[in-house]
Amino acid sequence: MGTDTRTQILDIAERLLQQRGYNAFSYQDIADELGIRKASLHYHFATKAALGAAIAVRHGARVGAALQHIDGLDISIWQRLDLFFEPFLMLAKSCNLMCVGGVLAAESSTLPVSMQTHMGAFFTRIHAWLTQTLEAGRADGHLTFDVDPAVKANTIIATLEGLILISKAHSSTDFIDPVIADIKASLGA
Amino acid sequence: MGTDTRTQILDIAERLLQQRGYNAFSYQDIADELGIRKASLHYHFATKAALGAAIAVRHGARVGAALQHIDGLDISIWQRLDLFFEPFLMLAKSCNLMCVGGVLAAESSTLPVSMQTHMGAFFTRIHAWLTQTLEAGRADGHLTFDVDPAVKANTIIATLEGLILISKAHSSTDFIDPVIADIKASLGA
DNA sequence: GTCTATAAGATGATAGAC
DNA sequence: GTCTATCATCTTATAGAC
Repeated sequence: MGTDTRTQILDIAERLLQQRGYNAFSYQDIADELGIRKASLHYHFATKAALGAAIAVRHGARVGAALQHIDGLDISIWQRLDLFFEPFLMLAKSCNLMCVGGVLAAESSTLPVSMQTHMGAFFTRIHAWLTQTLEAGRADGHLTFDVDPAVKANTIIATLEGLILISKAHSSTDFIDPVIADIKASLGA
Repeated sequence: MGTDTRTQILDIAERLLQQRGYNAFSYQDIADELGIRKASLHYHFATKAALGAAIAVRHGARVGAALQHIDGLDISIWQRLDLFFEPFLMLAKSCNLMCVGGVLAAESSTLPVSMQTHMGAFFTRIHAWLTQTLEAGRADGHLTFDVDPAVKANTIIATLEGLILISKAHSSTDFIDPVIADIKASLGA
């Protein structure tokens, strides 16, 4: 693979972040997995805070691109929502990975300020996108719900984040699809 | 105050757990706050894993007692649900405290096995209680919803846990009450 | 029950050779 | 870019005096 070391470090660190949280992985863990010494990591990311911020930035950019991509597709509102739900579903069904945004929110008070800032921007962005998508879906008659679209967006994001969280507490994953169906039903499915 | 040291340690540790997570507080933090040396803490809790398990056990017992207490009251189903929602709402509005169950779920993979076990039992218990409460409410005609009560219970618990999570990402708490209203609307309010 | 003292290991981080 | 070597600090935990 021609992937550069910096990207490999980001990939490993991001996965460790999702598996354990920011406070429970170390440079040593990354070094072991990558097969280099931990001191070498500091050449690519001077501090752990810088590495954490880089993960948050990249994740934010990816999510932004994914939302833009959905906007560019000529598909139904329900397909749009399915594409939005998909990554949350995958994480919930994995049972051992947190959402990057969710884990940063959970550990928020212990994180470097720059990570907190990126985390806040991340949630602001997906909330804005979902609000606007729900609003458009209702305006053209495909969705039916009574509350403010901004409120419904918060309800849905909370439910998706919580779903990932409680998937770690349940031994089965059977409950996940029905909850998604329940969310869709609240939109008139 | 006549509170014994063991209880004081549990109280401080529980709050630190909610503020920072299990991996981001230390015996030193507790010792500083309590005004004794950290070595003394080991007299009360030999290991951090034992302390963590004790927090989980006490929390489970408290939640169990609270649910039993609600069951013993002669109140409406809506009042019952409000009492159930209340602690989640308080945590969400605090913006800097996680739910004990939620933080254990988020950090699950990094926790001592005994803590994982108690966390699982905790969620099983509140899910069973909410399922049964929703079922009874629908049977006597006060609640109206179409899905399996066990599914609706999962949707609600996920939404409440997610609400606490995303409250750390938003700068305002105004969105919380509307989401709760949205949950109630899904039950026929 | 709490103290002092100490251990053994991990952590993020730096200096300087190659 | 990666290495060895080292650092100061923090972590959980133990031994033994009071």
